[in-house]
Amino acid sequence: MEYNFIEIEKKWRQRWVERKTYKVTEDPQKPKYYVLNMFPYPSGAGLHVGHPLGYIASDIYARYKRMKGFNVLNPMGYDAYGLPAEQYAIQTGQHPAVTTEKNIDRYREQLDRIGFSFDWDREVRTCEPGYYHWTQWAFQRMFESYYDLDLSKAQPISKFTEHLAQHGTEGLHAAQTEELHLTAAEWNAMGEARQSQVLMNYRIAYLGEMMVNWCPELGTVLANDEVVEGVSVRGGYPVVQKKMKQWCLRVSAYAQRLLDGLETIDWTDSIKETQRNWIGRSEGTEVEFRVKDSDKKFTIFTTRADTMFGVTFMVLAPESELVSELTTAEQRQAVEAYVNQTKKRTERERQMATEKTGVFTGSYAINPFTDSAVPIWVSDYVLAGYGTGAIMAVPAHDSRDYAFARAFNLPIIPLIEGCDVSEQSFDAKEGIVTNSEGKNFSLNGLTVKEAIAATKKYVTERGIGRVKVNYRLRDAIFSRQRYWGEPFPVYYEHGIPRMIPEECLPLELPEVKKFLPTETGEPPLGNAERWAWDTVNKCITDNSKIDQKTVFPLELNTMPGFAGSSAYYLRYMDPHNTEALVDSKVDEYWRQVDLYIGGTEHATGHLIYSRFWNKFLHDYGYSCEEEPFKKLVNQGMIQGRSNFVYRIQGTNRFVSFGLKDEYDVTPIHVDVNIVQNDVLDLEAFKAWRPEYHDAEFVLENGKYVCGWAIEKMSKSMYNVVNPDHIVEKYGADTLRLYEMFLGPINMSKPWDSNGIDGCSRFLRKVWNLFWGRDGQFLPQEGTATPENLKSIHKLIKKVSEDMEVYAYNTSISAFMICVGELAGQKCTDKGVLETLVRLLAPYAPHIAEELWEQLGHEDSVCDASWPEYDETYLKEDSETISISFNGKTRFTLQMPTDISRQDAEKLALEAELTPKYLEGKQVVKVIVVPHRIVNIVVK
RNA sequence: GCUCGAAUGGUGGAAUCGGUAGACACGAGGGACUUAAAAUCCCUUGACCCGGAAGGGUUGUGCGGGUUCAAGUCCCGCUUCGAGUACCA
Repeated sequence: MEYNFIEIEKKWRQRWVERKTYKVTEDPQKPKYYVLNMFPYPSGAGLHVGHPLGYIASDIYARYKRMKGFNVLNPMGYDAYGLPAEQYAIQTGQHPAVTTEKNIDRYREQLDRIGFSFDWDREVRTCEPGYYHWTQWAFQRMFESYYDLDLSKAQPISKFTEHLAQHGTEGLHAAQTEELHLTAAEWNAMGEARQSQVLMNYRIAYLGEMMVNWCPELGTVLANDEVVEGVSVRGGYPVVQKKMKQWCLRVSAYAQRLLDGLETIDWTDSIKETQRNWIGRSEGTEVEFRVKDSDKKFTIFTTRADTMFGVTFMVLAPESELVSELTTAEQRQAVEAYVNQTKKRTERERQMATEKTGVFTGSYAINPFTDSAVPIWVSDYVLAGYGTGAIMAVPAHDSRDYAFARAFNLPIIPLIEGCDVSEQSFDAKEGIVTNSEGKNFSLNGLTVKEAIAATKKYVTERGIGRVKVNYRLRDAIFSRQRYWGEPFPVYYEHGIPRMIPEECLPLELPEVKKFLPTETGEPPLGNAERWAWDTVNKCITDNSKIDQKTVFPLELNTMPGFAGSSAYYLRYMDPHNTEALVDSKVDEYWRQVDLYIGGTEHATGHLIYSRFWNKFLHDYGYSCEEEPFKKLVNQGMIQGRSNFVYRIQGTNRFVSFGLKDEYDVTPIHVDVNIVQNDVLDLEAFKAWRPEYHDAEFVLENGKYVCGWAIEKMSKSMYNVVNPDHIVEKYGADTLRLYEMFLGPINMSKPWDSNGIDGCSRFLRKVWNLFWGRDGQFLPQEGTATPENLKSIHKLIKKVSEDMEVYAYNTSISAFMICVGELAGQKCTDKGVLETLVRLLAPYAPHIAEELWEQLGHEDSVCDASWPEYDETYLKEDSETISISFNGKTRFTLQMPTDISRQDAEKLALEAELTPKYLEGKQVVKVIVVPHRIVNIVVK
């Protein structure tokens, strides 16, 4: 009987569906295990061979855990909302709902062919009302909350307003956008609109006017993690800073908890480090400076409090509100010109600029340590969003200040003994402080560290400053001027935002004809007036406060992509619940994700947001765990191997790789599917595209050889390998094995189909252990030899150990060795072969199920138990130990295997060593190691 | 610039605690079976050297030092590549 993978895989795909093999329910009798993959957004390109890498790895682990007796949750779904899905729809001129649906179907079809153990009854799609109901619900909870700094957790905003009404801001410790001081009387005297504005300063989901990353091409604002090097991650379009009113999430309130939580979770050091850098905790000092000839004051933040005596000027960020306040009449024109010019520059231009620019405000600040006046400048090298948007400049010890001082010829005062600042600043936080003596305060002779501490103490005591911890982590901008996202469950009463009543959730996304974004930032939902009014009339009983004429009554923006992906792991636990995001009993059973697999690209996006989101839900007890993902494994990227042809400029002639230097050529990507071992299929190339129909070729050795490069796997590079083709040609089990065999799961590697034959051969060899050449079924009871048992127990040991560290590649090697040994031994023992099938089941489930059935089992191999190994089969009575001396001579010695190292050394010492090797020297030490080497130390 | 990671045959990669470097697979070469091809099976395969052969020797894990009886692995100093981040005061 031949190994017919097509029939076998088809049969088991059907059986699994019929038998609901992968359905999972809460079972208090069994320990739980939650395995999760980062869910995909269904792009139009379909799956390529890189996508299933993580799914296969987690599927193997999930199947293994199930065989170990765990109740395993292994769900899958789609991250269907957001920019990528919408961009694809726009490019293909279709409605995003249509393309998304189509793409999901395609993904599902492809996934089904690979044999995953997903429980599809738990599928979620972020764009379905039943799902985004709970995204909207969580947003509303955040709106109704503030972050209490005394309790270090979110609290209902009602508690906050009560306090305000009785005591004002006195004694309130809450995370806030800016510091406010109000008495109870002031608060109570405020109108509703003003009160609403004040509360925005504290709400966890709040409406704030701030500088945002505006991307005109995409027609939307973007969060910080969606912008890299001044351009959008998606599409690479320029991004400019613009002041806009946006919904934001007060992620910054959770900065310290996000940092502390990293200590409690099992993630790789590199991704934890990335998050630490992104959160960017920085301990420093805030110091207040007076403005000369004025009663104005402003505060700066510094980590180098020791350099107070080296301040020679101050700098304000152009966007800072202090700029207009501090600019003198004479300088106003110049400053305004500079500020306007800055506004026009893109973020990228600002970063690329090598020369420092700036302008003097005309005002001076008084250094509280020296009482001397220093000029206040404006420059775009100071960021408005960090610290206070103003700095004290110490050119001697900060390279940026140094460059600025040099550009504008400002003084430089060195403060560290022996440092040379004639060419560049001395930035290192080391050395002995000098030149730092004021009226009754001196830092001279102290180390930098001591000087910082002394200055902190001094400014605190004098009331001119305080110790301050700053975080780089900003609040997340939560509005997008886009169509394809969750609508905000918000309406407006005379400009005051109100939450749509909970019983009206979900607020469904309307169908609109014009869903394209606009460059001016007018949200597409503005076209859905009917929807807006219908919603208001249906849900708001008292709509008298809503302006019927001029104001659009609903929030027009939609939520960003990360909204839907922030709590999906909770929804998988209880996906059909209409009463709650997740039932608390169910949540307490599954608790958190035990093993999360996904790429590193989400380190500063999704993996921060969902930790934040979960912590918020945890504060109210909606999620029982503080951290959502206990262990995180990052799968590496599978890169593509692109091929090139070389067209001679201005012709339709193509020259082979080895001869291309003799011509003036342009390299052109060519579809890797019409290239074999870098040799181009000429006819297929001519048929590939009409413009190549009449192509001519300059060949070498009768062949056209293509060039190649390792690049990202993408449609535009024509290097995409579709898993469907691999499955058709070799079967899903071979694909699964080969993807794992390629290398360690966490490493990036190029896809190379060449090695796949090895895995395919291996499965055939497994099959041949069961079926002889003449069609005979070989397994029989009780024919195990000691060699058989040794081979199989060695395998159990290796595969079990590898499983816990996800070293699937070496396990597959071990399988190959074992199967080779069993074939050589002509093993027919049913028990041994059955064990082999059980071990293979997580890796190659289809063939394992088939063989399991043929061995006479009626249940699924998924429910078989994981085999345990027995040391006694692995032991040998004695082994030959070779002894070398002076690195040359050797002789051997028999030694028991279970002997201790010390005894082995003693035995070796006592052994009669042939004197001629020793040349009269005395043996002082013999070193024995497990691998049978003994070294002899002589005197 | 800063942070983290990596470097082993023609290729992907093994080597657990410092203990026979190159497992396993691909590719390549040779052979068997076959009219032939495919498929399958067997042998060789880091480099260099000695030998007719069996066999033996030297060298070898990016570079330079060090620790150790013993280093791919540990320590110090570099080089190159990759990833993240970047005017964060």
